[in-house]
Amino acid sequence: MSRRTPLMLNIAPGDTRPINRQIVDGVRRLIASGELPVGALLPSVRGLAQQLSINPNTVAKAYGELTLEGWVESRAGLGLFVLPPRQLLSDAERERRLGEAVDRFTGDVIGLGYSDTEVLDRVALELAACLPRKRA
Amino acid sequence: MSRRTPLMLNIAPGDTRPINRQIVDGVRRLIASGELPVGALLPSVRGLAQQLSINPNTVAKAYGELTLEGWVESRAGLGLFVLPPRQLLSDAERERRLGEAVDRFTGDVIGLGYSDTEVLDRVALELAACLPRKRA
DNA sequence: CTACTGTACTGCGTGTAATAGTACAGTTAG
DNA sequence: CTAACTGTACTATTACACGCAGTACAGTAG
Repeated sequence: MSRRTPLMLNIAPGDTRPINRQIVDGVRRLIASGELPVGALLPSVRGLAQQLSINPNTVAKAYGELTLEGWVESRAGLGLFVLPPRQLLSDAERERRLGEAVDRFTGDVIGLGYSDTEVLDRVALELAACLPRKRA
Repeated sequence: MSRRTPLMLNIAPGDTRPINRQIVDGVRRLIASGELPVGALLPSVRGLAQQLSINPNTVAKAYGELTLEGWVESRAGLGLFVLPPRQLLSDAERERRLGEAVDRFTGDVIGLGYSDTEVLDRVALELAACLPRKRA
């Protein structure tokens, strides 16, 4: 168990998000989708940095955020391991973030000329791969 | 017609987005929802700046972006007027932006502990106020 | 021992956001 | 005409985030 795999992650140069956030989002999605199961070992800071041709500090920053958010756990000298899912956010904070995400999303989509059903279908398709069908 | 109204807009200090983008998104939503009808006159640069207690340059920057995006039109010495909706983006660009928005949204929502239906319902509710029911 | 792990620093360069101040051309009310 | 408004275009400054580079340290494994 917990062999170190190359980790399917790529950094898009055209992406508007900073690199460290692309890593955080990418790893978060891999964990949520089960591609990185509980107990899995993440690539090393320096290894992933070399794989992506970026600075190790950038990876370390992303890893630090993932640790703070409770997605992974650091074991000294060994590496980062995927933790079982938990919830360290208050209900109010969760609600606030959902509202903000929805708000931002609608703002981004408005004016693109798509109908509401077109947008919803697209979102549903994307969510199906990452979220539980009914309730966690 | 086109009397200058105070414009229901508020800048959230907790919002992660920069102020100028909050303005752009806010005005864009007001136009899309019909709250700012075609031909309406936007608040003046200095007026809105004072109303929001921010720098006029910040408002001017937001207004400039709205003009470039084709939402409003500048009439010299008069102000900014809401234009009828049009589409100056290529299909490929529209698709790219939709994909990016969906991608970012799912990334933001993952890990909040909501089910896919909960998220979809919330998105549908928000879109209903701003987007056409079926097709533009 | 050596080679790896994450983490914590400092420093540097770049880019963006927001502020402040000034200036200019066009419009309108008086 | 003047005065007061409109958007727009600059310069300059401050602050902060991002990314890169280099170094250092404690823990773990072979």
